[in-house]
Amino acid sequence: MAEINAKKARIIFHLDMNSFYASVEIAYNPELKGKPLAVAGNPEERKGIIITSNYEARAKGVKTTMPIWQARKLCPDLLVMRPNFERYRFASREIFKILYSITPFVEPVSIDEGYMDVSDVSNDQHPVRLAEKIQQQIKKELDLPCSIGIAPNKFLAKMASDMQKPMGITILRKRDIPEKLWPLPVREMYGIGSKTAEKLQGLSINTIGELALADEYQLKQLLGINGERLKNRANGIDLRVVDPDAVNEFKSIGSSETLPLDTTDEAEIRSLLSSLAENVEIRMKRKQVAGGSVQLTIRYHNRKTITRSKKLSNYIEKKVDILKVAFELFEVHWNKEPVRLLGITVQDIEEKQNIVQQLDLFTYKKDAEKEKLYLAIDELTEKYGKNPFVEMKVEDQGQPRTSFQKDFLDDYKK
DNA sequence: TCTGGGGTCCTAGGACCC
DNA sequence: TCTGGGGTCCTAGGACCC
Repeated sequence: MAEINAKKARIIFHLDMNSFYASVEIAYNPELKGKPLAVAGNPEERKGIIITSNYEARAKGVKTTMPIWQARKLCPDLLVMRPNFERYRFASREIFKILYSITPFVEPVSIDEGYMDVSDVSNDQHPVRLAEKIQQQIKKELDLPCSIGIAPNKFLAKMASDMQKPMGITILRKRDIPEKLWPLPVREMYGIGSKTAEKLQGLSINTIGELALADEYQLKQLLGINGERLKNRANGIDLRVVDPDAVNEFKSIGSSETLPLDTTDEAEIRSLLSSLAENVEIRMKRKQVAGGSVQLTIRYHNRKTITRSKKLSNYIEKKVDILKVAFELFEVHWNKEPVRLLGITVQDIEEKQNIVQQLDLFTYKKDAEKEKLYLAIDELTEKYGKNPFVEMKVEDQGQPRTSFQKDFLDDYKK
């Protein structure tokens, strides 16, 4: 029996913390309130760039990624602090606790923003009242400002949360699109950066409205599949759902660092790679995951950046294994020029509990015996209804675990 | 005196298989 | 002697976002 599925319009919130790191610092130390403040890297090194700044600083022209010296030139009384990531992570957890107390349909996107699907929450409550309640609670309990966008889908909610800052609540309905969205320059659209904006300019597309009405074929020629998507978004079409599990579905874990000075010293390089590998190991362990490939990033003195990766036959999780692959990649691909930055990223992440690993049988046999071995395994699989070797866990490090496996392999060792 | 560090997704070419 | 078309996997690079 076919059911008529009358689709109710969704109500999506996008919550965006206002100048998050700076706001957290001010919440910790209210004496900073009203003064221009920036959070930045080490000013002694070239990593000394602005990570974020409050509205007082922005009013003077201070912007993210600007070097500190440049920011000070624009704003001589700028207070500059080093980041306290532990504080930001803590504040973030508290914020999301508040969101989860409203609905389980929360999708954290980054440390300071997330989506909520409140379609069912809002039955008995006007969405604006609900947004106000959330905003007030975060302000009252954590002394942190945020903006909330309310819309029928994620894209519009994201655009809406950007429209009024700080402490804004903005509704963007379908019918508001021509008036509120279309006049904006195309560069301000989520998903369009400087490169795409430049390309679009070639087609005389300068506003979101022009993108919404642009020729689909031309857009596809210019931007591939993304052209179609952007045009849809410009027309307010976005079917992506709020996915509460997305936050746990990590695909890669990486660590990178810019050196204090460019170097060609292999000992220094090796030592940095070692600490990067360790950092990755720690974070993988925290998340209880292993990875199937390793990527090395080298940024040279002239900022030219290359990546080289290797897919592995086994999942790895230990520092030594990560470092080994990364260093091999480095030795093969380094062109001997001075290095500015190194990075290690472990990709093809899987939760350890989901990993059942096939034994690396090739280590146990000579080529000539390959056929015989496979036949024997097939027989066993037939007999027991399952392959005795697919139960290996990643913790076993490719070593036989049961005496049954040991005996079997002993027979086939050379 | 320029430009960090954490990610995601997409594209494109080559190898390999059928 | 010549040679299609489709699919998957691997690798490298680029665009974008916070």
